Amino acid sequence: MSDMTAAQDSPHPPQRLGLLLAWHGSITETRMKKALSTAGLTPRHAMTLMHLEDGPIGQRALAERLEVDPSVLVGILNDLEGEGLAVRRRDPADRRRHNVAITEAGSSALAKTNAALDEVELSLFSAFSQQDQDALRTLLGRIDSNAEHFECGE
Amino acid sequence: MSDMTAAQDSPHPPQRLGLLLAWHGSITETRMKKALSTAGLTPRHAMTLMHLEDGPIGQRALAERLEVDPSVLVGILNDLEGEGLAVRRRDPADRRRHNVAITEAGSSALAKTNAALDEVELSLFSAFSQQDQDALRTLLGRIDSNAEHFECGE
DNA sequence: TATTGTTATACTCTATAACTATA
DNA sequence: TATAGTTATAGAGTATAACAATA
Repeated sequence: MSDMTAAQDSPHPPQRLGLLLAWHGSITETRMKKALSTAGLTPRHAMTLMHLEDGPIGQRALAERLEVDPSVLVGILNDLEGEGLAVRRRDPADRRRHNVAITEAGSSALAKTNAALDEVELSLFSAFSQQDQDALRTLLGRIDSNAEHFECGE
Repeated sequence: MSDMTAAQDSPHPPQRLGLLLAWHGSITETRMKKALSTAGLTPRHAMTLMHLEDGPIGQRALAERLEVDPSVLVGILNDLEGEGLAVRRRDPADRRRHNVAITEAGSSALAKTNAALDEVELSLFSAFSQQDQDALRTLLGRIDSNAEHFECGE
């Protein structure tokens, strides 16, 4: 179960606006994941490749951007490197550092996944006019501005 | 990492509308979870109590509503029963069945969690007028109607 | 034989800390 | 000593199947 947002296929969306948002977010995420796996990548691998598109980067910094532990990134990169989608190169300036770069094969794999994501979004928001999309984006953005209030917690 | 929606605290929301939706949904879910845990319950236990409010129910049916495996529900109910928030009673009509019911302590625990959820939603959507809330609800509902197209997948 | 609840097992994820090699 | 990357280990969560009691 996806915890608070269970029952994705059930016809019973939650009533609370917050849970409703989490629910639709979870459904969307699931759909996007499926699209990626169809394109041959896990979400993690895809997100990693996306970040690599900005240019070579050390594993530490990459792990921070992806919000994964460096030890987790090792496994992701092993996979990507094994499939020839990314490469690790020792940084001559600091031989401790591995600079990670996307390969041509990686770029073309990424292009495929982007196409798959486009398709999903097109379908998810097919009932949306451009105005609707903008409206949703704006509303979501207003939630975000509130996010700051909650850093502490437990 | 929450997979596709990593970096919740980072100031870098994704650009794609689909990923943006998943991202905000994930943030919201995280906040709601925190509120629940502050109220002393895990999301699972809280959701279970919420379903129990509709009246006693067999574990099979309850597991279906929660979209968890019956074997998982066993653990949840063991916890809830241990804390006196729910009880299992053999159904005299069919002695295989356990009818699960919420206790008074469970109801009051649930009331606390609902108050906590109210507070989070109030904060998350504090910049929202009633119209905005309705607009968001409507937009989200339009996504849902599209969901059917995607049952197959992989 | 089918069904309800339970237990057991294996598999994935995640979080933590120890380890190496460089600095 | 501190840092970059790696490895190892333990914990939570999930999925699956086997199981006992009852129908």
